Amino acid sequence: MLTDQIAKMIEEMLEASGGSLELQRNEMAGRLGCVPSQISYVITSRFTPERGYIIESRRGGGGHIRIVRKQMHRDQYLMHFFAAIGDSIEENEAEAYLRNLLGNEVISAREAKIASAALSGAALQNIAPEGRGTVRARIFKHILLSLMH
Amino acid sequence: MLTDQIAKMIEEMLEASGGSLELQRNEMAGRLGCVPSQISYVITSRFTPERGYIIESRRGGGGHIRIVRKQMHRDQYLMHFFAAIGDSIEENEAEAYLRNLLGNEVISAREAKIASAALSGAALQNIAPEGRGTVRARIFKHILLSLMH
DNA sequence: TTGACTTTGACTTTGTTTGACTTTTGGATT
DNA sequence: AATCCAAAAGTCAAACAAAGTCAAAGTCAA
Repeated sequence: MLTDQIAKMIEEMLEASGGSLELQRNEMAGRLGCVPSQISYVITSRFTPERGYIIESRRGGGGHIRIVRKQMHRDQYLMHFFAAIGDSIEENEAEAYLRNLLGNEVISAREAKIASAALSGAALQNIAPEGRGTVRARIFKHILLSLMH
Repeated sequence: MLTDQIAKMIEEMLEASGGSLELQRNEMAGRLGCVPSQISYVITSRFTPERGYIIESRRGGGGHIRIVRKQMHRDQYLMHFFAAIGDSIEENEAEAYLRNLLGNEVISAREAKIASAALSGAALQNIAPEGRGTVRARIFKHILLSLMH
């Protein structure tokens, strides 16, 4: 399957480069003889934050897609929370997690404050209440990822 | 990419001169072998007020473009950005603000990463695109508030 | 045969490069 | 002093170069 080939190729490149790479979508699609959006598909379906990847990109001349693999093994503690969060989380739960992280000196007081501000009900006020927990969970997970080395 | 080269060159000059410089557009374009308006493009797209630069210029014989990196102090910055954010903000702009805050040591690299993660399009993916900017603005403002005093 | 996953391609959005044309300015020339 | 001129910088739109989006069509296993 095409998807697997592409995913494998990206894995190998990540391996060779120590966990972070930049690729050009059109160029790669050309090499593989597939349509460029196929590359996008593989990236969005396989290299997700849930699996520990962070994606950035730039369009236009000289554009690129950047893929970074976060090393989980070194961050067991954060991973634990990552798994615990699930698809949705309430504000007080999030606060509890943050206190825990702070208490164990995984994050600083200022960092906890920033995270807390971003996850607060006040900040998310104009999202429909049903959706808030889900958005909060995504934000929290991205924050945790950003803290993993 | 040409743009990056030029931007890098300007940054180095700023660094060397302690935050303020005057350049001549035609002369610089000549040295780089590009068209003069390319210099203008780089300046308007990269050295924006959001990123903490002030631009002045003079035309005519002996004209020049002057670029100054703004220096403010902690709470001024926070207030300034708070005001600048408005009701909605794009990811790009938010990144520019964060780089500015980081560059001026108002926040640490880790703090910037946390904020960036919380404000990223990826984190806010399951909010309808029209609403994202608004949510992002609210989150950003709450983060800034959490950093004040 | 349904439903999840894949493949494809048309269309959109973002970012860059170039060049033609305009405006401003200081200095020379009346 | 008024005018002209050349040397700047500014503006803008077209062409080009990416990546993103989305829906339709295909595939395959349960």
